[in-house]
Amino acid sequence: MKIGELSRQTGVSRSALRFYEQQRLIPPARRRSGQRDYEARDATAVAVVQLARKAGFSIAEVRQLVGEFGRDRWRRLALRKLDQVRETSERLREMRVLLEKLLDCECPDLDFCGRIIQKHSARRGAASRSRR
Amino acid sequence: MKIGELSRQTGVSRSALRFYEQQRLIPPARRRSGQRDYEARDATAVAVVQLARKAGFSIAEVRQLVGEFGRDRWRRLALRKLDQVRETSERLREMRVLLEKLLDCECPDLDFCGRIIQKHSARRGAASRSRR
DNA sequence: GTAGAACTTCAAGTACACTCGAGGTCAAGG
DNA sequence: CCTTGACCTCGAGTGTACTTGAAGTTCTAC
Repeated sequence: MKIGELSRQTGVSRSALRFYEQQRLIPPARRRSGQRDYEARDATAVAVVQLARKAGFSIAEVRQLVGEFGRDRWRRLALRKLDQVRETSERLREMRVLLEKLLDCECPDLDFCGRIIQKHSARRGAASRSRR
Repeated sequence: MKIGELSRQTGVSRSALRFYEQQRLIPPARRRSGQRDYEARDATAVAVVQLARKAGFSIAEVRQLVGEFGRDRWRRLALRKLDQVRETSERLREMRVLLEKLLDCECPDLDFCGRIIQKHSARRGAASRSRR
């Protein structure tokens, strides 16, 4: 399978696939007279990268995640990521609640409506300070 | 309240606050002899922006969301965003499941483990193609 | 009234994640 | 054989979201 086919199968552009290889997010493809030659399993690797990217992992994070699989460092990393994913989920839930409230209410401006969310986020304001 | 105080209260840097104003994500602050003078309500506006950003909204999206509040266009936009938030939540859930499975299993390499997720994402693969 | 912190604008710089273009190679059909 | 389209590398370009720095002004405390 050549790069165009893998691109079609995964929905990842050719240039992005080359970029992922260069960044070591996916294993370097075998070459047949210079051209990349992929197998079905490579689509799996790309799918993992895609999922991680969509879940908000940076290139560097994905590299660590796929590059050090199974080892102790990996477990620690994965556990940390799991926490981050849970936290991002929580923030998304808040945003969903905010949007639903805003769609529901009849306030004339966001300043007033916004108090809904501030009251909410104030509860854990100082606690969640100094992230990132 | 001057910009430094608002920055402290919200956890958003001074330069980012100026940037947000310039990008019209927050209302332009009243000036007292050239310097920005904020009120408590402005912290609300910043909180809304922060939440939206953390939920994955781009600057342009936040601008639309806060700039056209209440109008018809706004409702349509907000409903679309709500869908996006739900979808992102779903992807995060998948990533969480993947991480939990990987942490649980004893596969020697990610290629094998990855089949778990590919089997999963294949179910809705072609359907969710051509997003973005 | 003067030091120094905090503020101002504006332009330029940075990090990330790709994307594009030039210039060239390879493979399949007519 | 030759065209056409997909591929190659490599360096430069793009968009996003800020950050930093220069050069100057204002506020606060002594």
